[in-house]
Amino acid sequence: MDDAVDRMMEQWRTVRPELDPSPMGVFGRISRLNRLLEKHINSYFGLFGLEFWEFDMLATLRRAGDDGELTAGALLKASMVTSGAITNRIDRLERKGLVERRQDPADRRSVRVSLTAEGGRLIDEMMAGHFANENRVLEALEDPAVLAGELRKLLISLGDTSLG
Amino acid sequence: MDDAVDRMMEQWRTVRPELDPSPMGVFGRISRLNRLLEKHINSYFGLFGLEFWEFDMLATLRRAGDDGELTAGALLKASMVTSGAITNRIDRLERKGLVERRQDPADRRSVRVSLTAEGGRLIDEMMAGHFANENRVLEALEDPAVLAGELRKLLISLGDTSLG
DNA sequence: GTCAAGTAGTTCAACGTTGAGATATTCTCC
DNA sequence: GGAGAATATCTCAACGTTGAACTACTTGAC
Repeated sequence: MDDAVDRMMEQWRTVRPELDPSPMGVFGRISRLNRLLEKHINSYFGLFGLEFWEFDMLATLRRAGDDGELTAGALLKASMVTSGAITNRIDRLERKGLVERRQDPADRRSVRVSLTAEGGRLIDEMMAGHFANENRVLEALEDPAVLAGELRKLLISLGDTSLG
Repeated sequence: MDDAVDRMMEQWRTVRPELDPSPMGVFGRISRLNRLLEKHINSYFGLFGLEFWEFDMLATLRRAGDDGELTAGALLKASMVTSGAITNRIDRLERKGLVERRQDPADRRSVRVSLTAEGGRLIDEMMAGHFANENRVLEALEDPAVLAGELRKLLISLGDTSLG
């Protein structure tokens, strides 16, 4: 069976037969999957009144361990958005009562962001369902580890080896 | 060797050992790859003075075949953005002289968008280099068709089987 | 033929991000 | 210990997207 990307590749073969469009088989699919999955997963977050990025920030804080606290800069690096956006996002989560800011006593330039009790409760409540939701999509694969392994090779070759 | 997603999964295993974070092995990686690849590929488009979305629209018109002409609505469906954004994007490509609008004689609600001579020349000039660029990233894999095949399974299970 | 419903595209206010500049603090080196 | 570079965060104007309302045209039912 063909998917939308197969059709695009076929179009290229027709109009530019001398080109080999096979890289689209990987990159076109990653792009489409990313958008479709984001939409799919979003509907789960909606049940808890959260946007994707809100879930992502709470989860980043939660898994950061210990006290579930990170600097604004660490959240910035983890998020792949720009500094202005992070300030804005922390603002909004703070207004919602899910995180709180406090000054780092050791470095007063730094702002430490942590989950509130409510924020911690919310993300803990969501995680199991979130992974279950993702696992349902993976049922289409015989062995998800094959896919995960190939994706890891690409990430490593692109240098994505650290969280910082 | 570990990548950034391995580290995130390890964090989860530490703070919530009862959860199985393995779905991140696929979904976390797709998300990160998507952003990294977009950045990587963008630097090639920059050489031609184009943004990613501009390349994407020109390529969509080019591979649409025949006369390289599509309605605004077809571009809309192909692009995964909203209607206001498409109007805006066609406007800007038109101002750059890369595409042109004309009214569909058969249905006067419809706008047909086509590549100008310059737009066609530009996209034809870019495609070979673009695929070569992507192929360089794929050198990290022994057989890209394995990855492409797994990704196709996911897309099909999510119903992404048509261009419309 | 006419009217209601449907479809194609545009407009525009609200909203979020970008990214450069501003502010405050810390580090480095003499 | 003081000057300048570096770092952490915030501010804000410019810009692009969203999505609902709008205009224009077409289709279908009677």
